[in-house]
Formats: sequence, C-alpha cells, structure tokens
Amino acid sequence: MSSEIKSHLSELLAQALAKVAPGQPASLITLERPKQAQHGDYSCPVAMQLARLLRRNPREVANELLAAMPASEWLEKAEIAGAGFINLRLHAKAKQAVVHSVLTAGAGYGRSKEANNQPVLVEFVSANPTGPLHVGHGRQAALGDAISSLLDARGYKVSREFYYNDAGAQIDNLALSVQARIRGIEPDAPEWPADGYRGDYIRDIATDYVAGKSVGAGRVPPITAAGNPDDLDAIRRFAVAYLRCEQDADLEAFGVHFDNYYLESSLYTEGRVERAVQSMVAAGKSYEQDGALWLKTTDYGDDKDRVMRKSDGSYTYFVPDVAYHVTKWERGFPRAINVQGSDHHSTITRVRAGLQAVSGAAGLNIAPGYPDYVLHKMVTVMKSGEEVRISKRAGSYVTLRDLIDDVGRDATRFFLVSRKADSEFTFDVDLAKSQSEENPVYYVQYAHARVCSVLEQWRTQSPEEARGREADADFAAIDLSPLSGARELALLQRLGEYPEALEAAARELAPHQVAFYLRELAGEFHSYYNAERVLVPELPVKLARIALIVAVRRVLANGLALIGVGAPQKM
RNA sequence: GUGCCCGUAGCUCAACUGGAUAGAGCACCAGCCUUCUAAGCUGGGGGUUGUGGGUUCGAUUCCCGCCGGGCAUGCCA
Repeated sequence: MSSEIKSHLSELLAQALAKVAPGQPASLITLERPKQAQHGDYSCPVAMQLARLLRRNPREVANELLAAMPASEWLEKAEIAGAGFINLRLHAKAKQAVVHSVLTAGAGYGRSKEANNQPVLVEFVSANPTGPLHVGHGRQAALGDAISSLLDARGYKVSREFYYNDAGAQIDNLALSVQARIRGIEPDAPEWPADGYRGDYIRDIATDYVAGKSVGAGRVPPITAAGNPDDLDAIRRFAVAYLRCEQDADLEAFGVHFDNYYLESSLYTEGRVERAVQSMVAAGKSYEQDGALWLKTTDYGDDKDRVMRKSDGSYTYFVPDVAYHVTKWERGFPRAINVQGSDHHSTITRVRAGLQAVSGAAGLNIAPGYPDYVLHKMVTVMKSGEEVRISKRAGSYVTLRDLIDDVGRDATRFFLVSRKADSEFTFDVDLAKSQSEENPVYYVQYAHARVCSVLEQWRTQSPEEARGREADADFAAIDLSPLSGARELALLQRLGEYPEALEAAARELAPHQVAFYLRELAGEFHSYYNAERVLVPELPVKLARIALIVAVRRVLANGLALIGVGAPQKM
C-alpha cells in the first residue's frame, strides 16, 4: 500500500515537473523518508537538482513545482523547507490503510512475485568435511540462509546448495591423521603427519573406526567402519561420512536446510573435470609450460596466468570449481550466488575466467559476471579477552555447536546476521554468553510475545468481542480511523516500509537490513505499548488498536522467519 | 610491491546508495512497575565520520594522495 502511495506521489510530482521544466526526465524525482518527523512523511530534493540545471533559485523552482502539482486526497500538506526540499505530509487515512494490507496479506505481506519464479542457486557453507563447523561457517550459514529466504520472498525459485570438497589433498590429510590416531600416534610425536589435523575429534573418529561402528543418516549413505588400520581408503570413507553427519547435525540444530549437496568427487567420477579442461584447451586459452598446463586468466583481467594441471598430473583447486559452476549453468540456473569468506576472493577471477573459456568453446552462453559473490569477512573470536585462532590443524576453535548450546539458536542467528557481510566481525563468546539476555534478538521477540499477551488478555476479558477473530484476516474489516496518535502514525509508517525494506535487502543481498528494520519496528512498538493502553473502554478505539498490534505482530513474525529466528508467543 | 575490502561515540555496529541537526545497542548517570509481560519505557552525557586535498547547492557516501588493519597475490584448498 505504501509503495502505491509513494508511486502516486511521484506521479504528482512528475506532472508538476513536466509543466515547470519540460524536457527534464521524470527519473529526476526521488522520494526519501526524512529522518525527522517535522520534515513530513516524504521528502523530494528535485528542486535543488533542477536549480543547477536551470540556473535558478531552488526555492523558487520548488514553489512553482508545488503550484503545478495536482491535488490529491492522500495528501494533507506540501511545503518547502531548507534549501529547497519539498516535504509531503500524508493524511492519516492514507497511513491507516497499511493495517488492512498487512492483515489481508498475512504471511504474504512483504512478498512479491517480481522475479517471476526465476531459478537461482545459492551456495553457502560448503565446508570441507575435515572437521566440525566453526563460527565462521555459522556466519555463512546465517547469511546464506537469510539471503535465500529474501530471494524467495522476491519471487525467485531458490535452491540452497552445499558443495562438498570431498576430494583432494585435505581429505588425504584427514585420512592420514585418523590413521595416525588409530596407531596411537599423538600430534606432537615425530611420526605425526606433517599437515595432520590435531583436534580431539580425530581421536573420536579413530576410536569409532576401530570399534567397527556405523555412521550415516539422512543424506549421508550409511557406512560401517572396516576397522582395518592399514586400509587408508576405508578410513577416508568412514572419516568423511562421520564428519558429514556431524556437520549435518550442527546445521540441523541451527535450523539451516539445503535442497542439494553436491560432491566434488562426483565431478571426477562423471568426467566433468576432464571435460571442462578439454573445453578450456579447445577455447585456445591454455598453454603448456614447465610440465604444467596453464590457463590464460590474464585474458580475463587476472594479473598472472594460473596453473590448471600441475606437473604431477593432478588439478589445482579451481579446476573442479569451474566444472562445478558449469553444472550450475547447465542445471538451469541463470543466476547463481556464492556466499564465501573473503579469503576466497582471488578465486572469483579464476572461476569466471574458466567459465568464459568453457562457455566459448562449448557454446553455453554463460553470462560474463556469472556467478555472483557475496564475500563476508572473517569472524574473529574472542574468549577470555584473547583472540582464538581458528585452526583445524592446531585443533583450536569455537564450534558452531558450542555457540548454539551456549547462546541459543535464535540469538546466534540474529547476531550473526545483523552485520554487513563485508565488515569484520568480532564475536566475543564470553559477552554473548554472559549477556545473552540482553541480546537484541530478545528485544524483537519480546515485542512479538507482548502482542500475544495483550490479545490473550482481551480474549479473557471480552470473549464476545474476540469470538470469530482468530486469523489476521478476521481483523481486516475493523475501522482504523481512531489511529491518529503520533506513536500510532509512526508505527503505521514503519509497517508500510516493510516491503521496501525487503526489496532493498534482497537487491543488495544484505539481510542485516532486515534485522535492523525489525529492531526499529520493535522499538516503536515498545514505546507505544508503554505510552498507551490497547485495551481501553471505548470499543472503536480498542478494536482499532488491536488491529494495529495484530499487524505489528504479523510483520515481526514475517521478518523473523526470513532470518530464521523464532517468534515466541510467550517469554 | 600489486589487487580487493575495511576504518563512524569507550566497545559492537547502522545510516534508505549524494540530502536537512551522523543514529541504535552495550557500558555510564537520573527517573518510571497495586493498571495489557520492567527481556520494557523516558531523559542525559559522549563525534573534527583515520588524515590531507578535490568535485557541488550539499560528502560518512564519489575522485586523488597519505596513515592504519584484514585478505589475497602457491604447481595449497
């Protein structure tokens, strides 16, 4: 509703612009929400821009625009302020309508069909199965899942995917580390593998392997440990399955679900890596040197060429990455988004270069910027005032599981998603634990629970009024005209901004904006709650206020759902 | 050395992509519970937006130079 009003106002200004300055494009007109209430509901700076183009006084131009603007039933006041801002104030009626929109749309409020069901693949976490998930993976899980939900809300057909690096040197390392533990070798012993994983979980895997235990559930095919310490391949299979199960359990506890798990090993067994290399060679983008095969990534903006096939015959890591991304395109995803740590940023150029080479040779028409990347900075973990260096090899971490157990799922997710991806993140574990009750998530959830509580009171006090009013839509017919207080208008305004907030967050792939929006909406609700009673004697006022807070509850619930946080009825 | 990103209150972070007096939360100070949940509210102190220039009606935002931090720059993944 709010966006309808906004475009209505833009149209009025566009008509004025056509009269005052014929030939100037309507795209000059932008509407902003002023920070201060005295500046009205919307503000338009176009007169100042015109002043430069027309070489005239901005306030004069603004005056003429106002005079040329058609009247509107939604508009209460239009005035000029400051250097030449045109400030617009809406009638209360225009703002009240948003409650009806929210209550009618319910869970659909804020959603759109804009993307027209276009498929998009969002890849995130993609942790190597060589250890438990740590805090950094948590940030990625929270981010990736929220981005996926945002795109879903914009009408995309979203596929969440986890890419398993279950091939290559790291996995060999894992197998050797477990084998060493089976043989009773400690990480500090001279026989310990050079780059072995030192964490205690390696010993647990070794113990289970020797005991002949079985692992596997859900998506991970069951496997029983062979128990033979010499069978490195059997150890490898068991260790990978073991850790996949651990990671699955952690993600489950975090409330993150994937539609698909893609195994790197399958790229080899299906010959896709080989085919990708052949295409890159056929594209004329490669050459042999020093016994290795190189890709001319400099043709695609890189500062030096990169090795594809090492002199020992194995491929460098980005080659299967290229093959993998070819499958994303071939599987029918014209858009793909990769959520990764910023330490991977050098792979962007290589993967895109490889894709373009393959695309040219195989006639795939892959878009030049494919895929999109959302890079997030690393999480610095502070514990007891000191930084914990996350190192799988050294075995020191704070696992995602630790956080979920200590801080709680909702708080962890809200916290991890409420920062811009490209800002560095300091996660103070002690603070998060000791002050868990002051985490902003409770502030938002509390607002939701408070609405529920008021409604509960109302149902108890006045069952005859409440009868037949259960779902949101049952409140939609209530007369909203009593909602005219300053705090009520502020709440109405905020509710109306929700669809725009989602649109912006989805466009910028920035879910932290949803968290901030919710914080503000909850704040305005808490203020209102403290200043006014909802359950007042005058029935029309009472009902209007009830409709308002039901709408608030709805938007809080919708927003929290997007970022994977629960909306409790009671706290 | 080169490339990308970051630098905003004591701390952790915002700022609608160039708008009006840069905002929140922690922490600190002073108030508000016999009335719908005090995990809340009201008020207060706290800033040369790293720094020096430039662009213009207007800069935290765009451009250039410095300073500081992170990541990358492997025939590691």
